[in-house]
Amino acid sequence: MDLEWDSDCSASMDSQSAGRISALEFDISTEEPPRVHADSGPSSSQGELHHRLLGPSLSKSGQSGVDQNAISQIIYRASEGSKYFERQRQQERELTKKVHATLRLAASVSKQELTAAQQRVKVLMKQAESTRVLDQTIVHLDCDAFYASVEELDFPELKTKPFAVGGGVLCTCNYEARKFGVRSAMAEFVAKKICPQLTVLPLNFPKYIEKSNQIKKILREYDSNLCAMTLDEAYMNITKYCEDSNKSRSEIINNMRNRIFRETGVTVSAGIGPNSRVAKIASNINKPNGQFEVENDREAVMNFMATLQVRKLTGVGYVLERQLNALQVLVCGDIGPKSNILHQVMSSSTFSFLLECYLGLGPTVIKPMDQIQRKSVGCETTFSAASDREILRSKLLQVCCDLEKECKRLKLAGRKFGIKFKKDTFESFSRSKPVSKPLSNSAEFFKLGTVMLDAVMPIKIRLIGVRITDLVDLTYEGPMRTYIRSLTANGLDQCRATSSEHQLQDAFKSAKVEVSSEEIETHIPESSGQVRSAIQAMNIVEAQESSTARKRDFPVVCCPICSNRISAESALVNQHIDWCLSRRAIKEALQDSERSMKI
DNA sequence: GCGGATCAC
DNA sequence: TATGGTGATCCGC
Repeated sequence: MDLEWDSDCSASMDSQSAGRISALEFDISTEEPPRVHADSGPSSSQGELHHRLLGPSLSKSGQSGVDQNAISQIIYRASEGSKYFERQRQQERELTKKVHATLRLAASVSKQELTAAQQRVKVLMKQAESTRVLDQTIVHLDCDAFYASVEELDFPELKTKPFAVGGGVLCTCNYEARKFGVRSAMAEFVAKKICPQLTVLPLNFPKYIEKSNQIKKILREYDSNLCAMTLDEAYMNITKYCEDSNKSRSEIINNMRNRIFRETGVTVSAGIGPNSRVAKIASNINKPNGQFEVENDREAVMNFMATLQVRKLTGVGYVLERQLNALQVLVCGDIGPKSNILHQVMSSSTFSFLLECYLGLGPTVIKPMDQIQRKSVGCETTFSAASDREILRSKLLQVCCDLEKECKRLKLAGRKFGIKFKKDTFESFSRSKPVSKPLSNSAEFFKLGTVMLDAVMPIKIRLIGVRITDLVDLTYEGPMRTYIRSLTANGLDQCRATSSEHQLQDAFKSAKVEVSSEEIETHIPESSGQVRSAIQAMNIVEAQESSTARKRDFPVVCCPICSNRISAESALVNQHIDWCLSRRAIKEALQDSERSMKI
C-alpha cells in the first residue's frame, strides 16, 4: 500500500490498482453454491457462526491475552439448541449468501466497467479530498467501562474482582471481568459460564447521570458547545481553547483527563485529531486511561488510517466487515487500491463513507446534542414469549403508557405511529401508520396498537415496542397556541385531563379489554398514577353503564377552547376541537390583518 | 412510503 | 432455563 498517495498522483495509483484487480480475482465457484442447509453437513459458515456468537465487542479493549477460541467454544455450547442460536444460525446463512452474491457481482464486472469506475472514483476522490479541513482540533472523550467505573466508587472492594453491570444482558463490565473474556452485550448466563465468580450489579441510571454531569461540567470549560453522544462519550472542538493556551493540545487533554480523575474518580480515554472520525478511533488506541494524538497532517492521518482494521471504523459492523473482508479489504489502507471494484459493488453512500475513511476525512463542526432534533421516540419491552391475547394486550398497554410518559417528558407528539414485534423465534417485524392528528397519549397508542396486534394474531411473541415518528414539538409557541393559551388560562389543563381520561376509557371499550386494579398493579406497576386512576375510573364507568339502561353512550366533557359541553366520544371530541380551532384561527387571522391594515 | 436490516452505544 | 432498549439511517420494493 502506497502511503505517499495524494490527489496529484491519483491517476497513476488508480491505473496500478486497475492492473491488479482482474475480474477473475473475485471469481467464486458459482457451480458450487454455499451450503445453506443445516442438514448438508458441516456448513461453510460454521466458523463464522462462532465469530457471530462472540458478539460485537470482540474488537474492544481489554481482550488481549484472552483465549478467544476457548471462549468462543464455551459461548457456542452455552447457546446451542436455543431459539436465539437457531436465529443466529439462520442469519449467518443469509449473510453468507449475501456475501457470495457480492462476490459474484464483483466477478461479473467487466474491464470496461472497471475503467469507467476508475474515472468516476477519481472524481469522487478529488471531491472528497477538497473537503479536507486540517486547522481544527477535535477531541473524542470516552469514559472507561463507565457504569462499572461508577459502581467501583461506591463498592471499592469490587475493583479487584470481576463484575459486570446489567441484568439478563450485560451493559458493561470492569477490566478484571474482561480478562476472563466477559464483554458488554453478553447474556448474563453465558458470562457466568465463562467466569463463574462474576458479580452482576443492577443498573443505577440516576447515579450514572449524576456522574456524567460532573464530567461534562469539566468538559464544558474546554468547549461549551461539546456534543455529548451518550452518558460516557463526547466530542469537543478545542481549537479556540488551544489558541488561548500556550500548552500543546496533547498536554491540555492530558491535564483535563487528570483533572476529571481527581474530581470525579473516573478514568477517561481521549483521541485527538483533525476531525471527529479520526478522534473517535484514536480514543480507542490507548484505552483504558490513555490518549492518542493524530497530527493535523494529511500524511499522518492517512498513515494512521491505513493499518486500521475496517471493523474499527464507526459504521462498519459485522455484516459490512464480512463483505469487505470477502473483497480482500481488511484494513482501511486496502480501500484505495480496491476503490474501483468497491465502487461497483457497494451502494453509493457506503462507497462515499469508505472513501472518507480511507482518506481520514470526517466532520469538524461539533454541534451540541440539543441542537440536533430527534426524529422518533419509542418504548419496547421483552417478556417471556406469549401468544395469549390478554397477556399481549397488557404488554402493549405497558409500552403505550411508557411512551406517553416519554412524550410528556419531551413535549412531543407524533404524526405516525408504529409497532414492533419480535417472535419467539427472534425474528422481528413492524407495522406503521400515519395518523391525521399528532398523537401523544396512551389511549390513542393503545387503540392503534390493538388493531395492529389483532391483525397479526395468532402469534407467539417475546417483544412489543411502540414508536412515534414525524414528530411535532408541543412546546412550539406559534400564534395559534399562544392565543388558545390566553383564552383558556384557567380551565385548559383540567379539561384536557378530563378529555384524555375519557379517551382512554373509549379506547379500552373499543378494544374490549377488562382490566382489574390488581392486573394494573401487576402489569404496569410503574405506570403513572394518572393512568392508573384513569383506568380505574373507566372500570367504574363501565360497571355503571352495564348496570343501567345507558341513556347515552358517552359522558360529557368541556371543550378546551370554547368551553361548551360536548359528547366525549373521541371522534366527536376531535371533530369539534378541530372545528373550534379553525374557527379561532380564522378569527385570529382576521384580527391580524385588521391590525396590519391600521398600521 | 413502508418494512426490513444494519449499526452504535 | 436463558440473549436488551433506544434511536438513526439506508435500501429494496
